[in-house]
Amino acid sequence: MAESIYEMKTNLFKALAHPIRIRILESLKERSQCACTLAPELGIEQSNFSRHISALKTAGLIRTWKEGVSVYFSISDQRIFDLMDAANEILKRRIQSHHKIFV
Amino acid sequence: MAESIYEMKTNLFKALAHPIRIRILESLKERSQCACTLAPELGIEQSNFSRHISALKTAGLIRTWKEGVSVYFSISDQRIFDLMDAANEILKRRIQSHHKIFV
DNA sequence: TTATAATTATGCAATTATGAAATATTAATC
DNA sequence: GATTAATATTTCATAATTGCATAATTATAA
Repeated sequence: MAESIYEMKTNLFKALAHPIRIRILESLKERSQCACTLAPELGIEQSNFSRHISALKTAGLIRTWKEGVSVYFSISDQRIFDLMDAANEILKRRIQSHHKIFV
Repeated sequence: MAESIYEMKTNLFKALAHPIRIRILESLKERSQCACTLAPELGIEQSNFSRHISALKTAGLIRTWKEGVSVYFSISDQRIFDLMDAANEILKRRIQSHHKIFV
């Protein structure tokens, strides 16, 4: 334990540093979702999906609960999108200054 | 090339996902610095420092230039601290809710 | 100009971390 | 107990980090 603030930040950024995990978070931004709808949307292996979910959970970014056989996910702190928005803004400017189109 | 927006975000977060690199960025927040002052402050191998610098440069987060034998660094886009601040806020709340002290 | 000192970058090897696929296990419902 | 949904584990491949030695660059001394 006894994690430094630098290590905490590092772990937060590590949790965000994967395209699948970013897509999961963005997908959960609007509404909570079940693995049954979220996993197919991403088009990846189940085991792979499960690993990324557990990484996000470990990082404290999502909450999970069960409803029957299904597991649902939701964002645990909406402030993560302040961070995402800041990232978007940085990249948007960067792309604009290279005269590309921001999708 | 043809990097997706997800990959761009991933690369940005990867660049931030290391305690040394976070410390470098925070140290450069206030003022540009020379390797001669920044490296000793971190207490790591010179080659290791050089590699983290080059990672930050590749990620477009810092600019470097030479003055004599010394290399200087500065933040290339101050908006990176909007992102850092968002991370700080998230962690601060998290720590507070665990009744710990935020240093 | 050449030598040398100071500073930063790079090549290489060892170690550790991360990611993906396949398989096994757990939990809930029928 | 059988079925279905999700998670955990194992294995393998690849990427990231680090230290040491060395190369490259620039400034200054001789």
